[in-house]
Amino acid sequence: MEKDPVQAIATRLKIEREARGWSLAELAEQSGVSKAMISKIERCEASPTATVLGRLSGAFGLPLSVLMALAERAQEQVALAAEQPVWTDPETGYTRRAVSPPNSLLELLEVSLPPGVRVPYPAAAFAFQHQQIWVLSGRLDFQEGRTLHHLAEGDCLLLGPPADCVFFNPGSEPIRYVVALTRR
Amino acid sequence: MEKDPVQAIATRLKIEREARGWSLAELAEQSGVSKAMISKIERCEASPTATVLGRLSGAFGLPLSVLMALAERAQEQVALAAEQPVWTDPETGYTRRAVSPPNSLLELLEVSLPPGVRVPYPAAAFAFQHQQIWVLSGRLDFQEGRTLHHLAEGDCLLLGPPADCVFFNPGSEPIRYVVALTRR
DNA sequence: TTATTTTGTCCACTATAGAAGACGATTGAC
DNA sequence: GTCAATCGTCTTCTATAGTGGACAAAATAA
Repeated sequence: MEKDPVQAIATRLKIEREARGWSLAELAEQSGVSKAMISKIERCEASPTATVLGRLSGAFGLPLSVLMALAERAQEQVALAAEQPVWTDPETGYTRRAVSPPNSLLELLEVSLPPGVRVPYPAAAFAFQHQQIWVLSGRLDFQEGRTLHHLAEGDCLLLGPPADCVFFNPGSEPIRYVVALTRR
Repeated sequence: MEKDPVQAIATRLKIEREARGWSLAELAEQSGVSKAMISKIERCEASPTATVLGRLSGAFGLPLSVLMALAERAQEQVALAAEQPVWTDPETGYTRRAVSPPNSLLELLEVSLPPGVRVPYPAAAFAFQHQQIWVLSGRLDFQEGRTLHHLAEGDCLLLGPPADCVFFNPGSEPIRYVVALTRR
């Protein structure tokens, strides 16, 4: 709250720019701010004035207050367990919890899979750089393409190239496992 | 959205400071920003950097994004009827609606006064530069110090120096009138 | 390969943000 | 009335925000 917001603005600025696939030159043209200055801001070598912040947020089509709010969120270091978004499939009881703070480079998902439940994932859903599966408790049958992996408690699997996958809990108790991934 | 936020920030900054009863020197001490610079920012003669915005919002105990959001609100030109804050006295049924957009220099209040109701105002409540009362419908008896004004529909009264005042509706129907004022 | 475009950073320069203190105006105490 | 404290603005000076252009590295094209 009383910390210098330069760092948070820097990372947020870069995220917004790259999310749009813009180069420094493109954002410079859109915003009217020189690309040298944008480069400095993104590297925390300059503290932008309200005027340039207004121009940059305008180029993104965001109100300045929203851009600042996003910057503040990105700064959060701790994702409290109580605040982590949880999704539950009402049919199967499958639940997935997003553990990592928002906008992290590395994402951790904690999954609970009820007994007997079978969750298929098409190959198209895996647009990640890297992905691993680590079993916390119980036994997990994981089918990756044509290969079937039997994973026991503590086992960790590194996924290969994109393939149709299926998660299955063959036991009689819910199992818990972690999915760790880095996005493209 | 793509406008320079300097003006909006300036007025918001002054509002926050004066709401806390702080002088420039006090805010300077709280925030670590020189009072000369705060003065410039409030008069739109400088565009504050992210660093000083962070310090100032910190002094107010506000996240930067909230300060920006408040600044943007102050910039709104239209106060929609549905969004205007209305206050009703549960005892008498007296209602007062703040018509003007927030933080305007000139404020308009629309008042509805039920029949027979008498609303006194002590002289101390009038810390305004100028104030006028304009009757929209009905008849209003308005006592200003020792003078009693009988105001009919369409009449408009310019108030003199601060004095104890009383609003009274002598009729059998609710009356509506407008209070227009400029704050000190 | 070599040439060309595009990337982000660095350099030199100008504009201005920001600090510290002086100043006149106002207020209140006596 | 005088004096002192406090207000916001103005002045001077330094630090740095901001620009335009040069630059090397990487990607793309031929």
